[in-house]
Amino acid sequence: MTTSEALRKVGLKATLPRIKIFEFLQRIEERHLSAENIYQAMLADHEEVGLATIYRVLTQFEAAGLVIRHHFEGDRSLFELGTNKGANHHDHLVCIGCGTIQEFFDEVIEQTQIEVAKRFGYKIIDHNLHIQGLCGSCQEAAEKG
Amino acid sequence: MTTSEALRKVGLKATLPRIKIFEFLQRIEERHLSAENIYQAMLADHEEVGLATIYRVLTQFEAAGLVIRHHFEGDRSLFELGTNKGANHHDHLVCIGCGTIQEFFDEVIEQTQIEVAKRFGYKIIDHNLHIQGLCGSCQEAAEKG
DNA sequence: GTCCCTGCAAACGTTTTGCAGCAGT
DNA sequence: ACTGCTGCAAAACGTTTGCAGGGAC
Repeated sequence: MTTSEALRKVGLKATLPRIKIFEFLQRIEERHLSAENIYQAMLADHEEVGLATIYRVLTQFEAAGLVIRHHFEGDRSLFELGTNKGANHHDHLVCIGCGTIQEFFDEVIEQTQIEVAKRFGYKIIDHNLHIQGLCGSCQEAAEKG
Repeated sequence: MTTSEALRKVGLKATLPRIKIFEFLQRIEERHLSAENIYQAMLADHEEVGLATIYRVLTQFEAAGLVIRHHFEGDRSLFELGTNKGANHHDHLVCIGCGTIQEFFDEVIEQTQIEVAKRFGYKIIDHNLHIQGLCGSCQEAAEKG
């Protein structure tokens, strides 16, 4: 499936900026990026798209389920390419030392959340679990320093 | 323990604005408030404290473990009085219909998180789990409307 | 040709900061 | 008295929006 087809499939016109952004997100290694990160990285990659457009497009991608928006720190959003509509769901383990983000999935946690929501009469729609910790390297660094 | 003593105990000078804010947080019913909420509610309560001071004081309270900062929506922080240093920890179930926040605690989720962190070699420091859903009333409203 | 999209710059809401005066110890 | 705090107003930050021109269908 071409990028244009993928975009039309979710109801978005296949415009040049949208194609560029979508393909860019697929080829970069870092999976969790802010709008500004994307803007700068695309510039460096000789792909010029206005910052406002990046925000608009990411918001549309989010609504279409192509991308997930995270609020790990609260002062800015990070965007992650999400393989459409809740498939491949995972949670995040964030290192507060170096910022590394480890993705994980745990069936027990998933099931227990559903049960908790039921316990309070809520219909669960989504959830975010962010565990903050220190990764192996940062623990060593902390012990030395 | 007086408010002044409580503040000094965590290393903060017992100034009038800090005392007012701390006591205010203890007496209001709503436990999750933005800085602006607190500012407005205190004004209505004839307790005048500058908004900038509220931000500064809440940040200090957070560092001291008196308060927890949440990023439920990402566009502003909500603050909650937290009975010092992780005691009474709980997670949140947020209704995306009416904004109601239900607090909960689940031992299975807590333990499993610790295990997950260990699995990836992380030393867990904190975590936030936000489940978004529809509360009972909002489900009914959705069915009717 | 139509409508939706983009880029720019300006606006926005939240949060932070510089500074002069004031309060707690 | 000394230090650190407060209030104000202005700045900073990430993000959104109005508008005129341009591109997709």
